[in-house]
Amino acid sequence: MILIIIKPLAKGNANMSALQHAAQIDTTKISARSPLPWPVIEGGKARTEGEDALLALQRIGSTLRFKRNETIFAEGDRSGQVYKVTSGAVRTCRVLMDGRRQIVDFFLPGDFFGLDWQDVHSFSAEAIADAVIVSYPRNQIERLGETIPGVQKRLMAILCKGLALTQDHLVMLGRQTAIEKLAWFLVRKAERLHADDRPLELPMSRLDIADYLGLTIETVSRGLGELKRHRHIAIASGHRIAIRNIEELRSLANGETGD
Amino acid sequence: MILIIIKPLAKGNANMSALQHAAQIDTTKISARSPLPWPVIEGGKARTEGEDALLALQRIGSTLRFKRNETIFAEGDRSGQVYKVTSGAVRTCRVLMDGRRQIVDFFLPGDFFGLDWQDVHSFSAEAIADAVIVSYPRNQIERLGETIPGVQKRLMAILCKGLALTQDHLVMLGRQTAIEKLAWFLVRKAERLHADDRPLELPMSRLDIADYLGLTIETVSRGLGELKRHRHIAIASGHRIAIRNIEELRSLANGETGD
DNA sequence: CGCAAGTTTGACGTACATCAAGTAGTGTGG
DNA sequence: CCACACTACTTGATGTACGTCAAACTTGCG
Repeated sequence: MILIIIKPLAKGNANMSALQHAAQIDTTKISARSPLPWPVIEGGKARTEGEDALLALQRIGSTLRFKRNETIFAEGDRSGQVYKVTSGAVRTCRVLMDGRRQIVDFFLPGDFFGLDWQDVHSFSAEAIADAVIVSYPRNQIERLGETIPGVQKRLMAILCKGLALTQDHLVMLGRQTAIEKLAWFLVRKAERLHADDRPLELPMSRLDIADYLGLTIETVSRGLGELKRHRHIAIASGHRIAIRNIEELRSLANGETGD
Repeated sequence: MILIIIKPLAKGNANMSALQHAAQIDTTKISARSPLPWPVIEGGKARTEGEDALLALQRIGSTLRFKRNETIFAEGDRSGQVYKVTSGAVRTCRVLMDGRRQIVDFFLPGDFFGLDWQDVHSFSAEAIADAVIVSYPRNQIERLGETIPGVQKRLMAILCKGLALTQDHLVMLGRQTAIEKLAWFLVRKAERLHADDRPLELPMSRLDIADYLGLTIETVSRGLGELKRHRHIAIASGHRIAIRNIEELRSLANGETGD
């Protein structure tokens, strides 16, 4: 049985994790393991293509397990694999000599990463929480792209989406205030994780959030406190944050200075 | 006659402009118009592919002219074209409601832009200086990708390069100081424009630089003054800046706090 | 339960923004 | 060729958002 996952297109700042579209060419365990709220439909026009791709992918993928904070690949490593998160969470980041760190992206179950297509990784990837990762040799993926119609195009789409998301990240880092950055982060995560109003389960620490937003832990903590005081969010406990007023957050995230 | 341009791979922070690799499938006017210092070789393995692609590209491209500060496309416009800078310079940026602006990238002669492959542009593109631009309908490019072997792969490479560069930009914006940002900018431009020690011709204004680096004009001006005082650069006049000590700049740019 | 790691809160410092002149380029018309 | 205006850039004085340092509090795991 083939399942095709289609993510509803978010208006404005799309939140779709960089490589997520790729979920369209696998999908077996996703619905079983991860809390994905996107509509899941069966078969359809892409059935045959999808089936071929799925079978081929299953054949070439190998499963890996990583513990919290374990490195999946390091900056400078020769890159030849594409990875997909099955469970847990992953961050990609770069660290400067004096310890300053910038997190480039977070990846949750269903997301692909390591699609750099460069000969050497310019970032490292680490498990945020204990994670199960499937890796696919790049040349095999390439071969798949040459033999199975549509795969190439799909890869392009994934990359373009990733580029667009990274550009959003850029604007946020360059021109938004601490509170706006936090609102942006929460909105992005809320749209990625679910549409309803249960608390978000954020696997990453305050430090991870800070290094993603170009802030410090203290500023993140104070900012979350501020948003909580204004009743835009509720902090259930540590990593569980509930969105109470997503529209207000959204307008903050879009720089509408809606103090 | 077919010319293949090969850019020497920069170590560490690559400087290749996002879409520059695409120069490999055109090239006619580049050597005549722009000061490209990269080795230019003829023919080679890709000759036939390149020739096909070149001819096809020439057939589908149309030339446009823009004056300084004129808009090429705006955020929200339906996107269906891919563009290449022939002469002049282009910036892509996003502006928040209250006027804050983030420049995402600069494009110089030979660079491609607008390869978003999304249905709507999430950024606007404007001419920094009077510019001549060639535009290609995207569906034609896509068709080219389907019929001519290697084009698809080339497009992928361009996108990946663009993604990597945007990620570099991200780290800089999130974690570097004003001086480091300026050093990073100068190094990137120096590597893009030429290897020798003539002054850089920077078409963009201080405001453009500020909005690219997430700073203000005043900070950019003070930073350049500082670098000049330390003899790392010399400011010939406004837009002409000479690099005097690129190694020092490079170590600043890499966050080695070499003050 | 107890400890270590993670998070919050407070007091204070600073890098960069903001506000405000002043100066140097650049183009236009006499 | 110079006077004029206009825009771009530089420089200085001051403000502030966020970083830094430090201590208390909370959380979660053995």
